[in-house]
Amino acid sequence: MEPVFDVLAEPSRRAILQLLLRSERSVGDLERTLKRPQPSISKHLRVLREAGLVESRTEAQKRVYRLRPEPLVELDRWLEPFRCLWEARLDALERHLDRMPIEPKKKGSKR
Amino acid sequence: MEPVFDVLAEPSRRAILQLLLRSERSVGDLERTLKRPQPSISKHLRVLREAGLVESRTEAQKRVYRLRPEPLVELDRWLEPFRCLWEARLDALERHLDRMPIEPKKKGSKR
DNA sequence: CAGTTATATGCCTGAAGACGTATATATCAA
DNA sequence: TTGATATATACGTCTTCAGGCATATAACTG
Repeated sequence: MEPVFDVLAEPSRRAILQLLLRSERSVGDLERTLKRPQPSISKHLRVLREAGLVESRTEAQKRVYRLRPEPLVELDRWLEPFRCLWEARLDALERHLDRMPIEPKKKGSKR
Repeated sequence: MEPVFDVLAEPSRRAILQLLLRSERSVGDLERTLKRPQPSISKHLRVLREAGLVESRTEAQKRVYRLRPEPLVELDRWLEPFRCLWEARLDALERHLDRMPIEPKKKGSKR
C-alpha cells in the first residue's frame, strides 16, 4: 500500500500508466510518445515494475510493458471508505460540511 | 489533480485523513492519536488544507479539522478508467494478461 | 565475429520535502 | 495586563529522488 502512492506521485509515471491503459507499449514507444529521454523512461518503468504496476515481456530486442492492476486495486480499496462522503447523494457531505462558514471574520493577517 | 498524489504520498497525512473519516479532530487530538510532534501535525495539516483535502474551524483556542472530499473525488475519477481492468469480471484482465508467460527462459542473470 | 538497435544501469548534481527545535501567534482565564 | 493553553511558522539539516549524461548489457543482423 505504501509504495503505490509514492510511485503515482510522479507525473511521468502516471502518464505511462495511462498510455498502457490503451495498449502494451515498448520503451521506445513510450519514449517517443512522452518525449522524454530513454533513460528516464526506463527508470520510471523500473520503479513501476518494482511496485508491481507493470510487467514486461521480451520481444526481440524490445521490451514490451503492460499494466498490472493489483496495486491499483489496493488504491481503490484505500479510497473505498471515503467514497461514502460523496457517493449515493450529497446528504452525508452536506451534513458534514454545513456547520459553520469556516472562514472567521479575518481582519487582515500576514501572507 | 497533480497535488493530490503528492499529498497522499505521505503516510502521516493518509493517517490523518483516515482519522478524520471517523470524525472531526483538533490538532492536539491528532497529535495524541498519531503520537507525533505537534509542529509535524500542523505542517501536514497545512499541506492537506492547501490541497483542499481538509478545512478547519476555530473553536476557542482549538482548531478543528474536517475532511473535504473534493480532491478524493478527483482521485476516484483518475482511477475510473483503470477500474475496467479488474471490475465486473476478470475477463478483461485475463485477455490483457494471457498472452505470454512474461518470464523468458531465464538463464541466470544478475540481481 | 563486428555492428546496430533497444534497453538498462551508474554516477553526479540539484531541488523538494520531512523532521526537530525554537519561537511566534492566537485565544482564553483571572 | 499576565499567564496558560493551543496551534502555526521559521530555520537548519538530512535524506530522497528526478534529471542528465555516459556507459553497460542484451538481442538481432550479417
